[in-house]
Amino acid sequence: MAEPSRYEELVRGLGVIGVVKRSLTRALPRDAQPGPTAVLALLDHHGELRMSELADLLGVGISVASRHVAHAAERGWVVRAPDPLDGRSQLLSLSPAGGELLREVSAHCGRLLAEALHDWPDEDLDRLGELLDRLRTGFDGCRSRDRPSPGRAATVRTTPSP
Amino acid sequence: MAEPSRYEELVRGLGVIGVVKRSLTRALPRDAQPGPTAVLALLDHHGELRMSELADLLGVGISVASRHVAHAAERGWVVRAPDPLDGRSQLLSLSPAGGELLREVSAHCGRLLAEALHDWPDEDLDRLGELLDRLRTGFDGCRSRDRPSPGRAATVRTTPSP
DNA sequence: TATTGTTATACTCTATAACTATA
DNA sequence: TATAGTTATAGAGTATAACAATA
Repeated sequence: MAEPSRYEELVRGLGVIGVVKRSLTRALPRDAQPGPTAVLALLDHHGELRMSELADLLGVGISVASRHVAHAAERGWVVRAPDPLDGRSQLLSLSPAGGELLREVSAHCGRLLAEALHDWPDEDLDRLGELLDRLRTGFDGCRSRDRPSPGRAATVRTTPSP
Repeated sequence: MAEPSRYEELVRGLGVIGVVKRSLTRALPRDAQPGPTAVLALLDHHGELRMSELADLLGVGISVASRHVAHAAERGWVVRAPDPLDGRSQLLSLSPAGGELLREVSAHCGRLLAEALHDWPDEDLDRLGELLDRLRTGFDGCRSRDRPSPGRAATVRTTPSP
């Protein structure tokens, strides 16, 4: 493992990502908010998902995921189907309209990124994408191992002292 | 320049960073909110700054920066000094208490990152940090070239028709 | 009784706009 | 008149907690 300062340097680098994220967010169409759009991207990438799976992938509580999905469903971007295996649950999937919107947004943000990074070699673009993916993967393991996802922590017993 | 799909792939990767950012944010001490903490990090890294410079580095409008600075100043983390060159402006700097808090937060987030990425080779950690820095730099140029920062667009005249 | 989702409430972040003080 | 910064207001994201329906 590397010395601590190396990770702290990386913390700074991640903070700096906020600037980029805000730029891309501001460029989103009026109705396509960041949260619901992230839902579309995940459904496109992973296919049919249950609400709890989606919340896990977003790294938020189910209540937050539920809000985003409701927003997307109201606009016809996401379809909710009953889960044949569990009556309490639903299977979420991307509608054609949702797929179309996602492609538009993705293309638009891609153009902004292309404009900002036009002088980057392909190799660096690929490498950054790959490292970001691995970063998320590393955090997934960490989270589910030690820390409960938010929004369900209330279920943890209060464990009154004996 | 690379083909569009390469950039769109990167857009997805950036979206995925949200998960990591939320994890780190949740780990922050109760009073150290993400916005004000980002202010501390920038003042530590760049030294004395004016409000407008800070807002630029954060990629937000001056009003937003002002709020974060007010929060930090109330708690004694940031010191405001009059700018000798311009009576309207102020010079912001990190107080000793602010520096201490920043080191704590940075160390804590660093540990979380170290835990999640303990199996990464040093080379990859360095490379990711470097690419993230370059990403921000690329976006800086783009923003100031084409798009005004938010919060000052209001100055644009309404241009009533003659 | 435990689990899946939904909804209500509260807090933070951000943008817009109106305002004050200085240049 | 233009610029630096503050503040009020509104909209979005997220967490907590209470709730409904199903297992």
